[in-house]
Amino acid sequence: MAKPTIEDVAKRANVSIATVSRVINRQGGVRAKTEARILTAIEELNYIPNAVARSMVKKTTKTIGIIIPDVNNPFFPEVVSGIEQKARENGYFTMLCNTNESAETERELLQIFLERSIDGLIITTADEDGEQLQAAIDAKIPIVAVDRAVKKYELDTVLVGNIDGAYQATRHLIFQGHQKIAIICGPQNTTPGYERFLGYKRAMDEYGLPLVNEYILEGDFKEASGINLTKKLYQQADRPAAIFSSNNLMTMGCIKALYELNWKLGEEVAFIGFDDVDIATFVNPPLTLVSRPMRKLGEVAFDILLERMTRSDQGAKRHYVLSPELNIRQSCRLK
Amino acid sequence: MAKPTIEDVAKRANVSIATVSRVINRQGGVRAKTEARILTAIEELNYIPNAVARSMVKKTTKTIGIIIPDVNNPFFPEVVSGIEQKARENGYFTMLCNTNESAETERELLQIFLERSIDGLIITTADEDGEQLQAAIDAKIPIVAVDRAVKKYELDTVLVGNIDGAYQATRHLIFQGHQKIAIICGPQNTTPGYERFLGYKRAMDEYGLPLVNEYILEGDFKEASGINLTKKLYQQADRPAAIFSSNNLMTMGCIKALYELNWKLGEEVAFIGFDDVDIATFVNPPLTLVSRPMRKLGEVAFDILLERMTRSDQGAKRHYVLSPELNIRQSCRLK
DNA sequence: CTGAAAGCGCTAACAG
DNA sequence: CTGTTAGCGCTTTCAG
Repeated sequence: MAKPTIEDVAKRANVSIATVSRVINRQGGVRAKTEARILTAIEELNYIPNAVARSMVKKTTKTIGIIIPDVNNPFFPEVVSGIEQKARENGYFTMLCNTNESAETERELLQIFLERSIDGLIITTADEDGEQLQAAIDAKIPIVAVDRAVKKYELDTVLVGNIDGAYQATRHLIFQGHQKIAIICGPQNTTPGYERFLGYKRAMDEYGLPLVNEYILEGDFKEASGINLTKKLYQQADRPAAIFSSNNLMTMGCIKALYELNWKLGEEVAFIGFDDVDIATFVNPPLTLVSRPMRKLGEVAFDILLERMTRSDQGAKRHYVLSPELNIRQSCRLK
Repeated sequence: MAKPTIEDVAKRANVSIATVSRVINRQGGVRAKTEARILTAIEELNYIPNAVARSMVKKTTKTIGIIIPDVNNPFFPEVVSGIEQKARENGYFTMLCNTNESAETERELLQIFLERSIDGLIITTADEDGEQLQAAIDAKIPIVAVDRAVKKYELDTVLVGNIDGAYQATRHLIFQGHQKIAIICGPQNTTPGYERFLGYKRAMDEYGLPLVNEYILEGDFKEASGINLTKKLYQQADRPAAIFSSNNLMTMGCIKALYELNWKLGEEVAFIGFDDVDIATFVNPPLTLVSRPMRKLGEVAFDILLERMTRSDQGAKRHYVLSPELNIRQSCRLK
């Protein structure tokens, strides 16, 4: 038999579809006996309410879209876990999509989300200019930006203290006695990339250390650039004594390069990285890292989104900044 | 203004909604001039077709559900990438959900998927008995099982050669001269867990090596059990000379334990693991591993699903088995 | 080539 | 407490 509908149930239970609807939605006001009959019919028919039809009339899908720029970066799945848990708890379903850092893909995905009438969106955009968000803005759906801000539109935003984290990291290196500190930056047109550089700069300035051009390299937050830039650092006549890597993937690349170059970590060069990596405690010496509250980031993002979706007061957009934490191990002190 | 509908477009372009529908769906048979007028109206109104309404009448959502048991296991995101790419290419959208190895969560997720009328399902079930799949089976939606088979129902299935892979791994250890080979098994009530043990057993049998109870430990495919069981192995009076770990996460745990115990990898104990891990080339010596074609797994799964969704011939269910590959590095030969 | 109209399955008044 | 009915926005005959 074809998929049973609310009408099939109604017929079988000898009631109207309105009554069936009432029990499905637990609205009460149905005689116990009638309800029992309906429940039985539902059971027997294997009836499953059709959410598509429901959305059609309720104009809400209880679905939120999540857009991240890189699934292969373990940072994001962790953030997503935070979002998902909160969402599930609140009766929302999530649709997760990956743009691979392409603003164009982002635009397409947004289109699909909009067609499917998501109730809200949590996004780490591939392009902070925000041009590609146009359609979503026009559609007036609630949006929360996570980890990266958006310039063109005023959005609710939840970030981590990039400047602060990078500042602490750099200062830690300085406290260990290093002066020739190199930084492998992220893209300077992204908030995390730029702010982490700013934190580095602030610490260097504060302790009267010069900013050396050769020690300031810009990568793209991917593993390959970590490898390449580390090699570049190694080739310099006057090698840095310490390296600060701006994110997890570049840290991976950096460490791989160190191995390959036989540039001895903890002996010839000190290291500190932004973001946790799996290998932190495997390499020798273990890596000192700036770690971010990833799940928390997702949870906060959903909370804000939920408020926007349910409350209509629509006050001013909010900007949250969570604090990172310095996780000290042994890679910063040279023996 | 509220979200514009097809009717708004029709009015603005001075045509009927039927005609608008025709151009939205590129069905042709519309005068060029009329079409142009409609396109303009769509543009001006920022009209986005409502997929919910469409699904309502077409009875298809162009959405497939994906259920995996553990997002934190890098194996699955990789498989999912394979699925997603193929899906997107074919105009399908994917909804990804994680059960955390809970059959109960799986049942709930299935219910949600069914309510939302997914067109098909790709699943790595949390419980191979398959009881919890009932509703999906009843709903008669196409299902493809990946990585784990389902006992209760006859399903299209795509697996990797677990037995073969484990056999090769164990044999490799034997070829390196090891005899006291321990195995950290996965749950024996799962296909991958059981079959990998079978491969181990086959190799041991074939080369006349005894199966020692103390060397055969059962874990749960998670990191913690890798740690615990490795410690258990270490505590034995007669320690094994080599360890075969049945999956990536347990490999991580195993290596961590080795470090902690100061049980020297590559000197006092050899190691081989099933599945790739990030740290493979970071530890010293680098790890020899059995690696699986993860993306391919996802691609094949989608191909099969697509056929089931589009063709109605519905022949017998198919079982695919992809081949794993032995990735030899240096962790199996003791110095 | 274009329009009118009948639903798709469900919710939400409104009546009884 | 329960039933009737009017849509939700769109696709799809069927007529013109």
